[in-house]
Amino acid sequence: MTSMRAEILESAARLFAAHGFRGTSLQDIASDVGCSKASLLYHFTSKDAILSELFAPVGRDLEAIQGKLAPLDGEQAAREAVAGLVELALRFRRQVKILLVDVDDLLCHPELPDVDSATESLVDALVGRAPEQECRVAGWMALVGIFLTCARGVDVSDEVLRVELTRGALRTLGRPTD
Amino acid sequence: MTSMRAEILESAARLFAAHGFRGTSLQDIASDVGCSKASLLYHFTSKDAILSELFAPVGRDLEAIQGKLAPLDGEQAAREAVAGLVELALRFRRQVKILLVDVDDLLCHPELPDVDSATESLVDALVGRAPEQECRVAGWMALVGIFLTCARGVDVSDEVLRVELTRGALRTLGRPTD
DNA sequence: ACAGACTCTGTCCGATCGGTCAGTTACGTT
DNA sequence: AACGTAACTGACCGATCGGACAGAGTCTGT
Repeated sequence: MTSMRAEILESAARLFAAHGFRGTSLQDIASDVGCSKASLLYHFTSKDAILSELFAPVGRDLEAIQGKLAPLDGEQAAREAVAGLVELALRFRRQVKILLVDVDDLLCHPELPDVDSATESLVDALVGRAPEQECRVAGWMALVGIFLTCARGVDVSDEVLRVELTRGALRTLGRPTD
Repeated sequence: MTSMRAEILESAARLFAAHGFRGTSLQDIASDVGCSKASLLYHFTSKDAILSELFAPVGRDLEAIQGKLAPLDGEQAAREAVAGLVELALRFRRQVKILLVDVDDLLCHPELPDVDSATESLVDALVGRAPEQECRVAGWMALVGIFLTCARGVDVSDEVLRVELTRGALRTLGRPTD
């Protein structure tokens, strides 16, 4: 018998990925787990806390990747970042899927600064601190190019994951600025 | 003085793009327009109807693009689709931004079959009716490759749009299948 | 047997959601 | 001035949301 917390996280992960954070209610999770809604709030202080916990390992790894990029130049940093992100993605398949699937929710959800700021810092580390959005987009486009190149010849499930990952990167910067 | 319907659509478009469909309440739109919430529902039968109307022209164009692809082979169809999608994107910047920003909402929102089915058909036309998700992903990956190639040498704002568009394509297929 | 901690739930709460409706205002026509 | 219609609104509705809380059930050490 697995622990209750783990079951909740597993159900929440699946439901968040399928319907988004906003589109998943506590009752949905409770029904999926097979317990009461109140039980969720016994194990986790809030709905946000469930999401936070799902993202925690991803956030830590993003920070670790970012740390490695500091001394590198642009192109090299991009390649290193791709390698790191792919490794991260393969290690935390489900969490990363949520991370990317749920970017819309996250962006409307500033209460999760750990992952958000980590991603932000990663972008800065990759393309520099140039304030212009254009520069950052160009940097990400280059990254995505490398990313797509690396993706060839990989088994399909990994490729799907890479698509998701690429999408997340694009998503972060494609967002309208107004 | 512009018409009330146009003002509502404009506000809704901006807010949907910024916060998503789910993240935007009727009261939010009403406040932005400067009228009452009830007034929105006088001009539109429902919140969904506002979204539907925003998507209507995009849906029609997607169908038109799809129609052109039928007699073409894979590679040629992909190039044609990219051209069509870019043209579409540039013509309906705002609507397309919403389309792409809001894909998460749409996928949890089967009440908008016109756009959804049009996109679906477009995918089928591009990569064939192969039932395997892998095949479709591979097709889209190829499309994205062409897409990124085409995107070089374009002014930045257009490029941002292309990033958004690419993201939407990736998004559609990257979605987990469970 | 008892106490205390842990786990879980039924029930309630205030807030907010999309949507309805009766009624008021504004305005062109006669 | 009187009327009809379109535009608009305040008040309200049922449903659902995240969350609070007291209490019941279960387990373990003494």
